[in-house]
Amino acid sequence: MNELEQKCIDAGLKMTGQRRVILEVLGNADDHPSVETVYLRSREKDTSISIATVYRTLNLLDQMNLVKKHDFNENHARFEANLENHYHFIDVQSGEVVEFKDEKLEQRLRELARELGFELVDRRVELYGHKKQQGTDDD
Amino acid sequence: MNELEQKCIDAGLKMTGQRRVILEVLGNADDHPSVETVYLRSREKDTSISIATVYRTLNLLDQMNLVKKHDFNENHARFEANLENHYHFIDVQSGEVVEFKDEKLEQRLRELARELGFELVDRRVELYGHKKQQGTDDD
DNA sequence: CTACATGCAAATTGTTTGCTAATAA
DNA sequence: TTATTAGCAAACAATTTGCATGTAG
Repeated sequence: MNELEQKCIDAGLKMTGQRRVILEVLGNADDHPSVETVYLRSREKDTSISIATVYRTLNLLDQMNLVKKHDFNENHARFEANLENHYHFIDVQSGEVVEFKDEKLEQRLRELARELGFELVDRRVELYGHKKQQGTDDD
Repeated sequence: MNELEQKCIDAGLKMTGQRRVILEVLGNADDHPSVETVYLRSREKDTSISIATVYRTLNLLDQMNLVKKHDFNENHARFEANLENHYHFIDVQSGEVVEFKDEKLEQRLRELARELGFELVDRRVELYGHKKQQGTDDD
């Protein structure tokens, strides 16, 4: 059983077959799948899953802060189970999303929040651009 | 004639009455109006404007990089004519959006882009939180 | 004149929800 | 046993589009 599943059980959620599959898909993903993608990947393991359940589950997990919902300027949301603070480079040509962390940046953001008298509950840093050298592309 | 209007003419767009009104609304806005809001403000000056035209015009301006389209985790887009690099604090309680600039932050972002071999075409920094002290709220 | 822009209503897309049946605890 | 969850299809909300008409250049 993966980490997410344990957290859901701890939170008192009923562990249905569908949820188990969705949580496994999320736990295994190293990208930022859309609802549609989570749905398709889940279907490969259990054909009975409906997209309504995927929506409900992802929204539930997002509210519980067990996954993070993203909007990379597309017309659909994306999700990821990586909860550590990190940021994203989005290649505007290939759609590739690259994660990165940076302590200096993180520190400056906290500083700015303090200066402006804000209690920080979330942050979002996205850099859009394209690779300077030639490179492979995938997400 | 405002700056936006001039830029549109320079770009070879036909300057219709509807566009003139929409551009004026955008030029005067010091907030981040949604399509609906731009539509309503425009209607006050010209009842004949349809929301389809507002959508088409805003999308066009966005593509031409004359306005910036935002998504502050709501269910609709927002727009602003302020093209200078700046960032946003979003008060998750009141919905208030506060703009800020920061050279240190800007510099760090450029550095990171360079380190990762990215040509930067756009950036997005949003801090979500709430005011620590009591304050007024509006957008 | 003519290519571009508008209004209207219908279509699309991503997402949510009401309802009944199924099921985890 | 019973509150929670799932599936299905209908409902929604934001946005886009086809088409006939209008108009800036």
